[in-house]
Amino acid sequence: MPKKTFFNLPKEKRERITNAALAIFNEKGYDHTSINDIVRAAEIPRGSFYQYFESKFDVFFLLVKEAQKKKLEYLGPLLEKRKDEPFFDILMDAFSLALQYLRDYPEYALLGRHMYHAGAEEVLRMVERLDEEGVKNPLYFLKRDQEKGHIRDDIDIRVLARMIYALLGPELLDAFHRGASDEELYHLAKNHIDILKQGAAT
Amino acid sequence: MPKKTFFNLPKEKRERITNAALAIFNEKGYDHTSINDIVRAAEIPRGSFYQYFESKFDVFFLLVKEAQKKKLEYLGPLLEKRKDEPFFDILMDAFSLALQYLRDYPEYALLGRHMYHAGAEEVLRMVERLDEEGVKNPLYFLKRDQEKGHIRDDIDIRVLARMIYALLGPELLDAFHRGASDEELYHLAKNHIDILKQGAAT
Amino acid sequence: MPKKTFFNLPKEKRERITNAALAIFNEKGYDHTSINDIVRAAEIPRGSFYQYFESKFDVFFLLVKEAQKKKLEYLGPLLEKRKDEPFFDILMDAFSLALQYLRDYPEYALLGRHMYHAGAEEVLRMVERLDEEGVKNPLYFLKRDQEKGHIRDDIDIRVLARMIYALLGPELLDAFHRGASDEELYHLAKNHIDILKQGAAT
Amino acid sequence: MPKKTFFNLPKEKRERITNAALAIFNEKGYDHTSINDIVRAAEIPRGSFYQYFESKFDVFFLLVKEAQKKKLEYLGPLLEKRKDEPFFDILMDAFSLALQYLRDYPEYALLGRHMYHAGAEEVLRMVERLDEEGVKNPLYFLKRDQEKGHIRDDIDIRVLARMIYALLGPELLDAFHRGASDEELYHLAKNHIDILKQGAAT
DNA sequence: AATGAATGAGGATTCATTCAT
DNA sequence: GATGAATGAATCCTCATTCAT
Repeated sequence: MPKKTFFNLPKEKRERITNAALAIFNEKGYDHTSINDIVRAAEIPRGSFYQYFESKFDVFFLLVKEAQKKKLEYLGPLLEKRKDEPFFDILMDAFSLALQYLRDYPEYALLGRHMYHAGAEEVLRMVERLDEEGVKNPLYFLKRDQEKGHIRDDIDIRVLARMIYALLGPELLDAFHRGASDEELYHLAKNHIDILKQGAAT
Repeated sequence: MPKKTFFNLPKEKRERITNAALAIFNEKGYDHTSINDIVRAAEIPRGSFYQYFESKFDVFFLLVKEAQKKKLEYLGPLLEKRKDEPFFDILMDAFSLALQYLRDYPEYALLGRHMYHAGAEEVLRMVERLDEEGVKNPLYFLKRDQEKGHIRDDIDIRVLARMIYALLGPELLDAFHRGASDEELYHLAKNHIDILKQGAAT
Repeated sequence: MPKKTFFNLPKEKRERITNAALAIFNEKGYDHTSINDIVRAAEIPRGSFYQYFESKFDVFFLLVKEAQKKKLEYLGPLLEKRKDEPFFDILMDAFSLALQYLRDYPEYALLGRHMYHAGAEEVLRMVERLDEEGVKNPLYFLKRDQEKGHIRDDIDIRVLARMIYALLGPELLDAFHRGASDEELYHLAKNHIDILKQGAAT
Repeated sequence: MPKKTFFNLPKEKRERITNAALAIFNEKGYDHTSINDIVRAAEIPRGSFYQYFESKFDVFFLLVKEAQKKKLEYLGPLLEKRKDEPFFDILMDAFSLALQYLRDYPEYALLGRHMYHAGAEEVLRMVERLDEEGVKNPLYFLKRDQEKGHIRDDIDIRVLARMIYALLGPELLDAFHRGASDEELYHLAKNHIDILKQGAAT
């Protein structure tokens, strides 16, 4: 967690710093960004960094949290409004919103990718935790659907949840990063969901 | 590619070096392994490293190639022998062999994981290329199966191929690394394959 | 000397600060204690420190003075009451009281040790001055004793005074710090004094 | 211990480095000498330092060892030649030689003083060990003397040994450093020894 | 008087690579 | 081809002190 000092800063300066950090992380990736890089980009003195943050990870984590919060602003309302429908029925719209989020905040998309491709211990641990949490949501809906009989009884929904999470998370991020068009992305999603739902066999 | 001097080395020394490099990469991860670490572990003089290799990546790539070759020794015969059966029918056995490979060469399992979690540009590029190639094999079989009518016509088999690749590759690696038991891993595979084949919906 | 603002502080706060400083000096030693450490321990704002004190040494010196004053409360009365006896006759009791002082205020014992093992110029100078002063007291008594004929005429009492001071000061501190038992300490003192008085030769 | 690299250096360069380190330690004291100071004084690149030494202490220890060895060259022969005489009889000559050593190598005298006044943990531990060892020699002689009846039976010779060690070591160093003349130093020694032998009381 | 953010110099250490032997 | 010393830029982090509020 950033130190109190950081949150005491005027909002403007705080944003200048986070924006600079975001830019530099996206340019170099987590592992290859040095604190020096950050202070240079944010135009703050070296010493100030340590007055604001505990470590490089501290800043990174802050950014990831912000990205998450923003993503929830897109997906949250949908999940709330259509919480009673079978999960498969809202999946496509969820994907659509997730994509919209990435289009609106491409810098967070890049950050997410860097997060998934960082080598540092602390980031690996964070990702593990994030993934675990990220699976919970689909899992919640799937459990209900299985009880309602929409999902086969002999399926372990945890496995299914992971497959769905992969689509909405890393898979989408990767494809987005490869520069796929909306059309291609929707194609990917449609097929992915279709397979999960109906299976690929004839 | 390692330089010719490396391949001129007596096999014994060559292996001492690769084994040491493998050990140190697995201990520290790609990004946090320095050339210093490698020469120290391999007990070769500092200068020799540059006479054998172009860079750190050069060694890493060599190891990944060896891991790949070894993996093929497990999976190749199966794919050859049962090349005429529907792909879904041999998937479970393929998973089983992939798992056996990991159990026999856990150091390669770890290396694979480190490969997927490295931050360095050059490794990211390599992974991208490896993934692309890795998808080709299932794709080949799936294409044939689709033509034979075993796979729905309206499915984009490239999407399906990626989903299969994910199971046999990163997904398996992660679960293995989390310390999952054989039982758990088979459970994961069975469900994963079942969903891909029949779908999860009732 | 601490600034006047420090002495204007409510006694309670003043003590909170000195106690915190004492604790942190004892934990880290003079040289390795930073002003940062002190303000953190004392929970006072960074800027306040400079309103109270001139420097790190300023606080340290204050503590040493307090320790000295406290020590005098133990030894003073004895020296006063038995000021007419030969010094050798009260030495053992002086040692005993000095030891009692250390047992009662072990934090000052530790401080003393840190004082003797600091590398900073300013502390070295202080120690030199303190030692000089510390020798004066025994010297006063020894001079009188020599005049009275209790001490050999051909002895330079300044040398003897230093040897006595060493016992009651650094030597005691060191042994105390090594965790010597009362028994061991008394044994040390008895022998030390005996030698100074009668000599070790047969 | 310095690394092999250091001992592979041409003697000339090795000495340039140790001499520079000795000079800078003597100028600033152990605690306040930075590795930067050393490399600047020795005119070696920053990186080289770490190729030669493990740490600042590594260099310091090397110097202390050299000083010790040199001291032994002065005292060793005496202790050997007159090993059968009562220890008190050779003490004055030992002091004389120790003094000669300091006069010949004043830079080691200063180093010794800095050693006794360093605050760093690692130096404190070293000093403790050195003191312990340093007491062993007199102890050996005193034990023999006590058995022969030259020393009172009721004296703990360990205490006496420490008192003698103090004279030849820290006490001498301090007085030397205060700039005492030969005359004053001999006076100090004569009195010190006299007291230890015959006692100060009439 | 109280506060705590600002600052950049300076600390230790590691690094990849070159080069002379 | 083998060796390992040389190098200095770059890493992270702490520091004492000032100053505006």
